[in-house]
Amino acid sequence: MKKATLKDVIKLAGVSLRTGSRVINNDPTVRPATREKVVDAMAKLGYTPDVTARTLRGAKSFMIGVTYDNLNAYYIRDLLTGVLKVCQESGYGLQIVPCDSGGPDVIQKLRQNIQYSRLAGLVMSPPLSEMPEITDALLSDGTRLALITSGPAEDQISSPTVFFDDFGGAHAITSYVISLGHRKIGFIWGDKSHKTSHGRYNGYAAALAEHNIALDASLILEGQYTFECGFEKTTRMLQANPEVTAIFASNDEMAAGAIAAARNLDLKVPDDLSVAGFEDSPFAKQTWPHLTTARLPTTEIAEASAKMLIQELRPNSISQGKTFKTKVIYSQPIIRDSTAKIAGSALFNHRGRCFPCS
Amino acid sequence: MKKATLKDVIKLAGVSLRTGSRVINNDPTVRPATREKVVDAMAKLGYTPDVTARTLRGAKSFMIGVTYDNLNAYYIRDLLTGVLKVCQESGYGLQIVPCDSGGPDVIQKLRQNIQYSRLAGLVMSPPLSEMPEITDALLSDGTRLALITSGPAEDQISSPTVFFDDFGGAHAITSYVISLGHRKIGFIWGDKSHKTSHGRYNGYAAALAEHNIALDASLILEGQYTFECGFEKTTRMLQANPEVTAIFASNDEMAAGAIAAARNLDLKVPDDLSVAGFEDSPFAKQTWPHLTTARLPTTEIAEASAKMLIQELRPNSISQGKTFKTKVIYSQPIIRDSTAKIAGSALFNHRGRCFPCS
DNA sequence: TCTCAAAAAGATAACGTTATCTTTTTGGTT
DNA sequence: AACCAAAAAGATAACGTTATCTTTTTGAGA
Repeated sequence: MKKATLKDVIKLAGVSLRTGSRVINNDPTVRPATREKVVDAMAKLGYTPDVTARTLRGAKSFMIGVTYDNLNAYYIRDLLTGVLKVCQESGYGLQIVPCDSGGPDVIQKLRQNIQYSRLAGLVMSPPLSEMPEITDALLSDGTRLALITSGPAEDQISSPTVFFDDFGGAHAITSYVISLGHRKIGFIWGDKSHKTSHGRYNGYAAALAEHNIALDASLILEGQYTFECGFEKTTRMLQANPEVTAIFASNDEMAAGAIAAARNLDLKVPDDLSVAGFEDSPFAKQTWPHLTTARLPTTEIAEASAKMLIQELRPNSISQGKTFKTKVIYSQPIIRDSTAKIAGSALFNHRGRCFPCS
Repeated sequence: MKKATLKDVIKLAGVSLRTGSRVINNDPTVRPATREKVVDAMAKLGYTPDVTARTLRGAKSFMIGVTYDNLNAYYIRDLLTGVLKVCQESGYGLQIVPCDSGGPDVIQKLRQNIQYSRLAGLVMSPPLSEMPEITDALLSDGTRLALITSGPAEDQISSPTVFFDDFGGAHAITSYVISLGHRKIGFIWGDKSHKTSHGRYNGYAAALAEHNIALDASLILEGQYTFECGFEKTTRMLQANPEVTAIFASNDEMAAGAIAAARNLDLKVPDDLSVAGFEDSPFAKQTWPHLTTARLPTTEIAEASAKMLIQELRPNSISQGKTFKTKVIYSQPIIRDSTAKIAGSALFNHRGRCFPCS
């Protein structure tokens, strides 16, 4: 059986094509009695409007895209989950727009993909959302964006934006670690080209400053957001600075690497070394002990962002001018077992401790 | 500046609309000289055909979908990476089709999403690809599918299919563990409702049988493909059966949980307990020691599957009848450090060993 | 040179909606 | 009852392609 079209519906309802269209689009100028006739006919025929035709003729489109250029599998999964949920609720399709932020012609390729599929808008996450040359180019094409980016919230924004609070989370975690008595607290940077990383570092530095603990360059190592990096940098730091009693890694994956490194050096976490991460990704519960971390609710962030985008796409919001919605998602510290009060024995060089037999 | 349409192109090239369309579609009946005129005009105007219009009028569509109902973040990431790569190469858009295989009206919702977006086809992965009631329903609507599923390869297939070799991988891993001298080898099932899980179990059982090792029901526990489950089941098994010297978990995430459980019980891996996983996901290198596992190249599988789907969509392949492409992806064992030769001491009850001081 | 089938190209309608413009209906006022 | 502005509904073209059908061109053979 062929799919019912609007023509079939209006024939059954006894109205004009235009009125049928009005009903689909919830036009308030349709009288309730008329609307009911049409709605009944639609139900009877199992009619669903054809998005392709609506997109071709109309000014609107019913598909948004999501880009990511991020290898963190948990992040991708949660991002998609959040955006997808909103899409389902609001009848939009979701297309994945591939993007390699470092590759050649990023902008050109993005543009092409957007135009090609007539995407109504795009949810962009870091690092893409933090590259003005890219966002500005897309905006100047008339593409609506919703950005997910590291805070603090700014006034001058070009699109609806969800800010997440790296600074606050890192500050809270670092303060907590200090409160446990730690003073020699190592920090491992995430990718320095991500704004996110700077927020986390600044939170760490600010907490130390508030407690009059001087920054020690030898306790601060640059890195990437990977397990391997967390492992390597932690190993290097512990070997170079046996007096370190705690490490704050810029995400959970790195923190998991840090725990593995500690174990590899026969240090017990948290007895000999406290470790904290950031994100509260599943990694946090897959280490042993479980990670103390700062929660970054990716799915929630993605949902908020997609909602803003779709709201922005509603025709009435076009005329609102240059004011965009903003939302700040705060980062909550989650205390688990990878951090502990500094032990007296830990004040001594680790090398001097009692090792397991064999 | 407005986007160039085919009308602009043909005006510049001095040909008819139909001929312009023929050039877009690589119709061989266009003379080279004519084609060149059109191609030049397209280049000059920066013309790209409008997918929406092509989809509305034509019988084809230029978008495929991918469904998953699987919480394994690495799997999702790699699946999308593979499918996306093929889509880019062949000019298809990729849409995510949400699906909750256990929810109500799965079929109806899938159908609606597919029809709604006029998807040309769908890449389906387990467990959806293994539910005939779903695949048959979609096929009867005329939707083309490419299935990813657990082998062995079957003759009676309804769609192009990529089979991955759970049995072979599990057999190889188990055989390897046996070759290290282990005889009491525990097995932790993945989700029993996935075909995948049965292939892995059967590989385990077959390898034991070949070495005349009787199946011991107390060494075989049911589970789910999660870290937490790997942790719990391993804990339970080691407590109930101290004589276990090796555990084969149905995926890497569970194996990571198994390693954590062993450590929690103060058992050393691989000295006191060998652990093997399945998948060679990043988990395998994020445990300490790294996991011995069987490699399942998800990205490659996804690519193969998407290629088959898109090939199937070519008009000439419509008439080929009921023969579909098939591909088997074998699973290679990867030997790392979580497995070792059985130690003499391990023949004794773990409880009797020398524990770390403190 | 002529014929004619095959090859190449063109004319026009159609896909399923929405935009624009026009006509009809409604109901409050005089 | 007549009037009229506002509300409701209709007629028709258009979005940018491809499908169908028709016409023109080509070139091999008689």
